[in-house]
Amino acid sequence: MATIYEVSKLAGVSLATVSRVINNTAQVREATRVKVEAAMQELGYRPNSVAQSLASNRSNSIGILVSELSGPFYGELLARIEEEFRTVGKHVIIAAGHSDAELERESIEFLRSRNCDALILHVESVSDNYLRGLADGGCDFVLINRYVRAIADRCITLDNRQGGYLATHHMLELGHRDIAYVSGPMWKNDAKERYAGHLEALAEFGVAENKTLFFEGDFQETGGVRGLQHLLGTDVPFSALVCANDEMASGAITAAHDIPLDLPQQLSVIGFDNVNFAHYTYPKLTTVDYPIAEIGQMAARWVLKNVYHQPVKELQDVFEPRVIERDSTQKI
Amino acid sequence: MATIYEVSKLAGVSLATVSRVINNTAQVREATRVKVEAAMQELGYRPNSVAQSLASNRSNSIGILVSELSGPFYGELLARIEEEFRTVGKHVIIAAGHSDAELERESIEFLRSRNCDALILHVESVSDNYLRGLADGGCDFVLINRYVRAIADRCITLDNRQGGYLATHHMLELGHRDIAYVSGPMWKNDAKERYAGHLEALAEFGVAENKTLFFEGDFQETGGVRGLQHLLGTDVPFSALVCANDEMASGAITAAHDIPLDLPQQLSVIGFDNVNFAHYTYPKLTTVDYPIAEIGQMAARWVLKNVYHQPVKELQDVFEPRVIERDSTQKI
DNA sequence: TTGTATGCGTTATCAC
DNA sequence: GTGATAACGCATACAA
Repeated sequence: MATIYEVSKLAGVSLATVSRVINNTAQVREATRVKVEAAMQELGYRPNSVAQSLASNRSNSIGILVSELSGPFYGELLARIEEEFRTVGKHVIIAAGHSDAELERESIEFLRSRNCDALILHVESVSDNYLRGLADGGCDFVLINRYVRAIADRCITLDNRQGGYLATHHMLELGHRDIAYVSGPMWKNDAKERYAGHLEALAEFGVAENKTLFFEGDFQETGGVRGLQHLLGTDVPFSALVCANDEMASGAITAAHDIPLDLPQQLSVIGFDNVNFAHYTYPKLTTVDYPIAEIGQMAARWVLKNVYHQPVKELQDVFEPRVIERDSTQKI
Repeated sequence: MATIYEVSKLAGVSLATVSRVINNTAQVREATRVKVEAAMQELGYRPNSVAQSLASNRSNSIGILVSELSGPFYGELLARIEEEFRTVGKHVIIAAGHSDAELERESIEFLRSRNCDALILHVESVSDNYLRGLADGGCDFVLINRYVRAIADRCITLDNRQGGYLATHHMLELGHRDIAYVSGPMWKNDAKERYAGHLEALAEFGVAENKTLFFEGDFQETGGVRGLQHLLGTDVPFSALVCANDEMASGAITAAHDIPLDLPQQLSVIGFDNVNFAHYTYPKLTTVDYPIAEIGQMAARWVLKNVYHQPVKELQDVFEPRVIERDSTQKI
């Protein structure tokens, strides 16, 4: 790779001048600019962004940390973030934290050491305190899908409690009263919140919680399968099933077909997230929309505004879920 | 962030010695190593990998370029690659090429300018010539899902033709003779190859190709929907539908339910890729397995071996597809 | 075993 | 406008 030095030699100017035309950072006489550009062209010069980064303490790259790289949820998030940055010449460095506290910390340190200008974090295991410390340490980052009071201005969240409320509320409005619930891992905040919303809806309709109709799954498909099987095994009747995410709902639907159970006649099922395979299920899954792509976009804009100081349209920090009614739920 | 210089001062040794204990690149007396480590600990020192990269011309990072960040296919690929590298302390920088030639080139240049030690490319639009030039230019990269003769030793592929053959062969063996085909964009190599395999199987069974039973889709769900609707509209009867990927198969299944058509009694459907939502469909989708995760793993190992010169288990460069029989196909 | 000195490719602060 | 020149944080020959 040609260096800036070779370009300067070929163009008969100094390093500094070449740097100026590259970065458009000062006035350069038109004639010399042309000379330099010709030289760059001829040598096929591309700036070495590592050196740029070291010298300028700016990398034009943003670190993204998500729990998983696979799965419909994170894929959409990443895609939107990348898109948003690509259009303004920034780039993303991606790492996975796998819901493991140490790995999350390590990945954050890695991204910082890569001189990322900012971080977009979707972390579940690291403590609030750690995040507060990060912020105090002068690290620019936004937090997705998590609320930490001390750094509320960098949190972009979905109202999970409200989502849980809406899901169960939907069932209640359809006339269901015996409602089973398959939760995510209760140590995860979103799982807890969604469940809280569920209870709130039940309370509002004066329905008592039946603890035997609760199953703690793993946010995976198998969790839904095991969940439905377990619930059916309790012999406590129920006409509706609320699942804390779409993967588990799909698992439950699959398990129901295997029984077989007629859906939605014998059992109404609702999911959460509205991931892109939700309409592959049969019947098509009614679910609660999680506007993950928009959240990603908003996170990107937060960075554009607060770190790169670019003018951006208004920022939104809390998103509201809503029920997407399809075919897996019906009146009792 | 503390620098190596501050560490050396605190530990009372030179820069070089600190560097040595960091990289374990030469013998250091135990006592001084301890001193240095204590100093690093105390300062919370983390090496600046940008500076490391500039100085050593090695970044311990691998650039990955895929067509899309979303979708089950690439997600699994990325996840496996990241995992494989993470365990050996390497990191990935990810970019999306969006099947656009210019964007692909740009992304490759970006990754190179980031001083990536190697690239793993899944590109569809850039020319063979360009890739050959890249290789000649001394860029270390592996090519996934594409075969370029001149650089055959860096290609890791699935035998798409064989996969297409197997899919249709499966239908033929079940007794189907009127077989419709929904293809991917024919400018894409894998779409072309899969279709070639389809024709080969037909020929083997002495079945003439019926061009009215061919539809060129877009590898997306909607392509499958439109495909089935179009094919049904031709009024040429068919009992089996071969789709060039699972997304389109899912779309076709959805469309079939809407008709409604009984699956698989009235129509057998087979997909291709075996993405993770294939068993969410109803009936569960019979498909051709594309071991994308293994291919990702192999690409990572190629890099480990050829670029980092680490000992790795044997490398495999061409993978064989196989039919995964589930519930969406049956004997006629 | 440890220290010194130089270079990696840029940016940025001075002068001119 | 333009050109020296000092950082940036680290690796690495070469000395000691």
